[in-house]
Amino acid sequence: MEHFRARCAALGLAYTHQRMVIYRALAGTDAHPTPEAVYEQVKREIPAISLGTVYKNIHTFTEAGLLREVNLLHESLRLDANLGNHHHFVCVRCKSVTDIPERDIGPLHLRQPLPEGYVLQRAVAELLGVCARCAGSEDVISTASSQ
Amino acid sequence: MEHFRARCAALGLAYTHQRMVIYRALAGTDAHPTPEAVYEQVKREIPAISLGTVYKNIHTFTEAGLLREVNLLHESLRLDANLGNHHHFVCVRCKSVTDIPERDIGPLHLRQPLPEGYVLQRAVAELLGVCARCAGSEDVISTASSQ
DNA sequence: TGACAAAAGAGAATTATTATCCTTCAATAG
DNA sequence: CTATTGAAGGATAATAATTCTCTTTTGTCA
Repeated sequence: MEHFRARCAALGLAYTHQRMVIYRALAGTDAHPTPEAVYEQVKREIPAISLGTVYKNIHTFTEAGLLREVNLLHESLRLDANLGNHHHFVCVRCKSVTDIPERDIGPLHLRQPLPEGYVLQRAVAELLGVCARCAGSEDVISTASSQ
Repeated sequence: MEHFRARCAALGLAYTHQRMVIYRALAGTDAHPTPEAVYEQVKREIPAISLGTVYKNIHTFTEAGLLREVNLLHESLRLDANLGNHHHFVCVRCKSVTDIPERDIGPLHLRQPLPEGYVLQRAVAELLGVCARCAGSEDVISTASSQ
């Protein structure tokens, strides 16, 4: 955290107070906040900050690899009428979802119990990568291995 | 599929032509479409259908258990500054995300290769259920087991 | 068949996100 | 240490996805 300035420099990003506070808000929690929640948090320290700045820096940080999106498919609801057990492969480029039969990975099972009070209903694997169509059309190998 | 009318009756839902076509569009694909894509598909057969009708029925079907959302967290972007390997527990009620250490499930590994041309970058488990806070506040057991 | 509740259609409203435009600031050279 | 310049921030408009509201139509059941 104290090295945020150095990390920015290494990534070719300008260091700004806003960026430091935004990143600190994110790195200081495991609550997987929304941009709005980050904004509320940061506003305590920088009341004049703009929501647009928060969004812009979230994108910048994500592209730089400082952050990850929990939900790659958040842009729009995606539906599945297949109620059988199966896993999903999500293409990080085109956001297509490909079914992976459960037997290809197997059912997921917990080696340790969930935290006290948690009730598990279902477990699925989410495989992230590049689908054949996107991979076929470009320099994917380098991108994939640089991740 | 031919039994859609009967399934509606069993679920206490009125059978309408719109519902049948919407459900058929969803059950007939493994492409995990968006509501918009369903709308476009259904419009070919029912040009006068309203997008609102598609949304309403998607909700109705989801509540009835005929459909599932692929992405429970689609309402808004959620961020994670923890770049280490770990899994996620998502509460279906409050949409909170709780980190699950990788060792509690283990790394996911494929028993079968992905379809030709697919490039895997990362794999995470998504556990779905009810968090302690939500479970503590209500009749969760019945809801959970009825799923 | 008739009554009533539920569903459909149309379009307004809301929410999340992105884009635009102008001002300010961080990085670097001198 | 200051001037220059391109990147970043702030304000706000625009867009996209989704939900809501209201009126009309249609299933369901007596």
